[in-house]
Amino acid sequence: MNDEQRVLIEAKTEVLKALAHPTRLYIIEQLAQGEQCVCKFVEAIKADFSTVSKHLAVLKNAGLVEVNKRGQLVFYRLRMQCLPNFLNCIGKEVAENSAARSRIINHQHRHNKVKEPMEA
Amino acid sequence: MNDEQRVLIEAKTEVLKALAHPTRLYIIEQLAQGEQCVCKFVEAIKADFSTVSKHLAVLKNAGLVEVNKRGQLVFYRLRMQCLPNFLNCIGKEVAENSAARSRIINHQHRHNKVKEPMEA
DNA sequence: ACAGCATTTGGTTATTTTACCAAATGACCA
DNA sequence: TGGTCATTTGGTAAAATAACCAAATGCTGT
Repeated sequence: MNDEQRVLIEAKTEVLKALAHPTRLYIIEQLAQGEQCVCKFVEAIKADFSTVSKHLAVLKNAGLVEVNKRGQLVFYRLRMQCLPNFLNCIGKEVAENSAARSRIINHQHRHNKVKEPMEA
Repeated sequence: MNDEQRVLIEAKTEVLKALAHPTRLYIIEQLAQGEQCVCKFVEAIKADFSTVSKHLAVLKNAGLVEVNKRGQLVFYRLRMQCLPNFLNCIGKEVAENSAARSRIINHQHRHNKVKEPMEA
C-alpha cells in the first residue's frame, strides 16, 4: 500500500465515519427526501440542539451535505447522489439478517466467554 | 422516530461503523477483487496480526464478509454486492473534493500529486 | 500425540468520540 | 438599539474504539 493509496483510503474513511452514527444517519435519510431545516431535526431528535448542530457540522466537513441559510433558518441538503441508493441496499441487507438473527439471540454485545449459540 | 425505525437505523449504523476504519476499508477493497486469505492481509497491513484478525471479526459481525476455512488457511469473501459500487462513488467524490481544495489553496493546478490540505 | 504454522482471544492502555451544559454569535423585527 | 429566536462553539466528563503483547486454540503432516 503506497502513500497515495493510503491518503485516498483515509479520505474515504472520513466520509464513512461521518455516516456511522445513528443520529447522523437519520439526518442523512431525512435529507435524502429533500432539503431540511435544522429546526426540524432539533425537533425530531431527542438530544440537545448543540448536539444536533455538531452532528451536522461533522456531515458538512465530510462533504456530505451543503448548507443554505435563509433568514433566521438554516437548511441542509444532501450532496452525494449515490448515498440513498447505498443506504437502501444496506437497509435491505440488514432487514434480512436481523430477521434471521433475532430468532437466535437478543441483540447484545458479548465480550465474555459465552460461546456462540448454534449458528448453522 | 418510532422504535422500529430506530432499531433499523442502529443496525445500519453498525454496518457503517464496520466500514469506517482505514484498515477495514482497505480489506474490503481488496475483497472487492475477490476472496483473500488472512495471511495476505497480515502481510500487507503493517500491524500485529491480532489487530488484523480483530478487524476481520468486526467485518464479519457486521455481516459484510463471509469466512471460509480451507486447511490451515482462512479465506474471507465480500458479502454485499452494492459495496464496491458505493465505495467507487465515494472515491470519486473524495478525489474531486481534494483536487478542488488543493487548487483553491495553491491557486494553481497540480497534475502529478494531489497534496492533502492541512486539515481533513 | 506432537511440532509447527495460522488465526483468534484476553487484557491493558492510549486515543477518539460523544453528550450535555453554558455561553457566544448571527439574523430579524419592534 | 435592544430583544428574541436559531444555531454554533467551548469545556468537560463518560463511553467506545483500537493498538499492542501474550497466551490460547485449531489444523496438518509426521
